[in-house]
Amino acid sequence: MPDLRSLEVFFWVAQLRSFRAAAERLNTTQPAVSQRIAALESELGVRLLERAGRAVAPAGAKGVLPTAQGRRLLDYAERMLRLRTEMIEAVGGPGAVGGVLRLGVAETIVHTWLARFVERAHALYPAVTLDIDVDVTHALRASLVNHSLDLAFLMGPVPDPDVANLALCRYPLAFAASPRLVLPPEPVSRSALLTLPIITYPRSTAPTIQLSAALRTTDGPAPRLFGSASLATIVRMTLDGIGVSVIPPAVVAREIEEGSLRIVRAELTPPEISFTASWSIGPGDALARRLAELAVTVATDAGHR
Amino acid sequence: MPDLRSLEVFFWVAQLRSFRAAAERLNTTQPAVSQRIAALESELGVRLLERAGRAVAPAGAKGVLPTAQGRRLLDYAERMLRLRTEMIEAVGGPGAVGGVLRLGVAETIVHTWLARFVERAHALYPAVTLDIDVDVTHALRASLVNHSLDLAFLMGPVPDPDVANLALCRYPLAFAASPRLVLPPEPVSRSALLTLPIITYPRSTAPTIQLSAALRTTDGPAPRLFGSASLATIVRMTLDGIGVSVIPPAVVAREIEEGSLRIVRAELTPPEISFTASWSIGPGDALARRLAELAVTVATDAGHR
DNA sequence: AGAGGTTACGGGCAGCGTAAGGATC
DNA sequence: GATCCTTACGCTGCCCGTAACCTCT
Repeated sequence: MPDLRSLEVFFWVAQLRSFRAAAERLNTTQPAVSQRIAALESELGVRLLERAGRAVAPAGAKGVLPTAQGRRLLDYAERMLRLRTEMIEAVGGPGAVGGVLRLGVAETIVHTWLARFVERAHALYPAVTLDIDVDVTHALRASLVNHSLDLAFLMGPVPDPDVANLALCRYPLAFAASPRLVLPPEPVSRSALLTLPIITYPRSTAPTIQLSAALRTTDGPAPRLFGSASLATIVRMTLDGIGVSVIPPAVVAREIEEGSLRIVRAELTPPEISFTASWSIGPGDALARRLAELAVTVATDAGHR
Repeated sequence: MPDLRSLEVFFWVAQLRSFRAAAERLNTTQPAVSQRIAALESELGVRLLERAGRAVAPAGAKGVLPTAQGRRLLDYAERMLRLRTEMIEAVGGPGAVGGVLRLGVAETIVHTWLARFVERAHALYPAVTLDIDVDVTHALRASLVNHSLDLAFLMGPVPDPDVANLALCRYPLAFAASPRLVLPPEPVSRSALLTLPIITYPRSTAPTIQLSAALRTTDGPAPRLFGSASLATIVRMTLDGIGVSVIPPAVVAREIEEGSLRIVRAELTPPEISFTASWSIGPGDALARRLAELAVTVATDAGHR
């Protein structure tokens, strides 16, 4: 009789179209996956996966593909796995929910309310282990779509059809500088801004692209943008008086309080950035959805709506 | 993570309200059941079954009873088990359906079309083992309601709310006798019948009760009924000329063909008996239902509608 | 005292990981 | 030859069965 573990293995092989990838996803070895699939096929007396290259599959298809029977099984497997997670929470309560949830977080969130989120998540789901990866949004997005993350707090919705998004929080950006930095009179004009080094997110990211477009003129000089993937580094450079930074004030609330940074008023209003909690839809997504909802609460409580 | 085996064990404990009975039902030992339930309760961090006597339960309640959480789990368990059996047949086809089905059969059926049924069932579900018990209807009914049979071919529908019934076949009863037996002129009158030993089903069964009522008069003698739980014995006694039997002619088709028995016309028409395929409703009932349907087909093909 | 559930302990086997073997590009 | 799945094999750990124990009526 097929058990849930076999169905879970089968599900991930079909989902990821690879035995190896499924093995990694499930923290096991590739032969173990092979064996389970073989056992399933033998128990059901049916071939479930068409292996490898173009032996049978049409040219475009990469990796293993489910057969017609495999697709049927996939549907059942998904339903049963979903039912199991639903059951565990319905009967045992949040405390019974276990396992590892891989969470990707954009650095901006780390500097605002991530700690509070982790704390509340642990209080609610004490048996869940959070594996946290901090990275830039585009890397998080890539990890999300290839299922190496279960949930991510990143910039903007992820358009992928099997990724769900929940609006999390929006941060106005503002110009910030060290009080030691000599600046033109405020509000700083656009042309004056063009003379200053502007320290902000990396060039290829959405807010920087918008900022650059707003600053750039046909005739004047190009803005001097210093991009950094590390928000901490941006803050460090700003504290050191290297230039004016464009960041969410919320990230440097403490520095402003201390007086080591100050908000610089300017003619130009920098763009806003908005974050979502995003997870890939699937039978195991119940926990991710719950934590996404929790994140919305935490972000709201923190005042970053 | 709870697996399907644990849910199956839990289901049967809850259903049968006993660890021991569940152990028997699942062909395992009682400690194994204890352990699985304990593991389940520990995994979910919740008490699922209220053990034993009147410690907590009100006086009337016998055996173990599910707690509120247990009832919730029971619902999920039922859905998941049902989904599994549905999945196995949908993906693997009938050949993938395995296990043991305990079938109870009334003797009348044995003497007509049981062999054909077994043959066709085996052809359709080669991996299924049929455990067949032949017994009288009322014993079969009792076994059915306490779940020691999965399916039974017996007389009349079983009124229990969680037993499903499918009409199988109806047999007219007739008077049969050895040609050597000296009989009154035909059609035999009711009063003449009262003088003869009538060999038939046991006293407490439906057809005999009806027959007895039809024969009995307020003033005349009581009918001389020879009841036997064994149909083969009834036939044997009839062949030996002990009396007239009331049985379905279909059962003695061969003897009539050979001339060792003959149908006796009488003033009185004996009752009809009707059979149903009956099974207890539950998550594992898919196979029973299929076999019940097959039995209807076989009975119809055999001409006993 | 007997029925029924729990605890304790030993053994068998499923399933995992390591390592070597094939197939396909 | 590189990549990916399969086969072979030894081992661990889970789960089952036996048996002794406990607790209620």
